[in-house]
Amino acid sequence: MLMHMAQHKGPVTSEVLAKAMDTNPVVVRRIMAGLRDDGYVRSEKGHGGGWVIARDLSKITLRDIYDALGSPSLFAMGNRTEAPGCLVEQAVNAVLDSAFDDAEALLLSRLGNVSLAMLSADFHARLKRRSRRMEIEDVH
Amino acid sequence: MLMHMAQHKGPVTSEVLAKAMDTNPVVVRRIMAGLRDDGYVRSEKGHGGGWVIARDLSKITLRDIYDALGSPSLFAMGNRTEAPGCLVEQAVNAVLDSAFDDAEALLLSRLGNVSLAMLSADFHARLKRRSRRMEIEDVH
DNA sequence: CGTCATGTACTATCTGAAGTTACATGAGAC
DNA sequence: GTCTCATGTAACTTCAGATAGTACATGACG
Repeated sequence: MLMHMAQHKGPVTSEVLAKAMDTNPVVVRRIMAGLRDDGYVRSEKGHGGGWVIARDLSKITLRDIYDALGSPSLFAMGNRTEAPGCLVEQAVNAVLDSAFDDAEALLLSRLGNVSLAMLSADFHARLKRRSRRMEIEDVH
Repeated sequence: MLMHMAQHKGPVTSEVLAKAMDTNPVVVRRIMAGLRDDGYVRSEKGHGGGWVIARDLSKITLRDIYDALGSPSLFAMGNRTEAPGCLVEQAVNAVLDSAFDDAEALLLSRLGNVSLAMLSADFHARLKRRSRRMEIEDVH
């Protein structure tokens, strides 16, 4: 959604974003709430209102967004019991915790190294490629 | 469940395993089915039947078990669209795919390095620690 | 002051995992 | 042989969590 806003100039309404994401304006607002609270976007009410990016794209990483959205758990599975009395389960949990923690750390560090500015650059590169391809198809 | 079976000698019924895992025998059978198909356990019907480990514990890794269970997706989130027309989404997907793939590779390799024999050793170490603690508590 | 926008509580829908029931199949005891 | 005990599996049923949608309050601008 932030990338779509970056393309627009001026505020973008939840309505427009919802159309772009094929969902409901309320869903958009709910998601944006976290980003607003963390200062990445600003919302403006009334005529000509909508959502505006409030910080330089190079200063927003995917990790930032992940955190603003409440750092939801990344993995599809967790320990059966968090503090089991069963010693078997304790042994298993210890190994799994360590492996999952390391994987999570790697993933988050990767997200922290990607700014929206980079994504925007990649997007424009793709745009150029696509339009070139279009021209070639036109000739044929 | 395999660790619990390793403690027992002789076949263990789904009923007993279900009690230990606080679940239903049918759920146990469903899970064990994958392990049986991959040759990690054997099932025996009739009197005195149940589940038996069919391979040395040092030859079974957590990764093996993960695969036998059908390699369910590890992450709690995926791309909104797998092959989006939207170039913004393509750019985002490319970055996320790469990060998630690397995290998955790390995690699976960690699981591949842990055998049930190691877990069993850890379990027995914990058992020893616990019984020592019990004795001390007895004295006091 | 009417219209357009966000903010949010409340409700509804959807989906996948887990649990359950029911019954078929096969192995051993007697 | 047949009775009992075990697995094998196909339905079916819950249940919880995510997502979507409705309703209405609040605030800004023309």
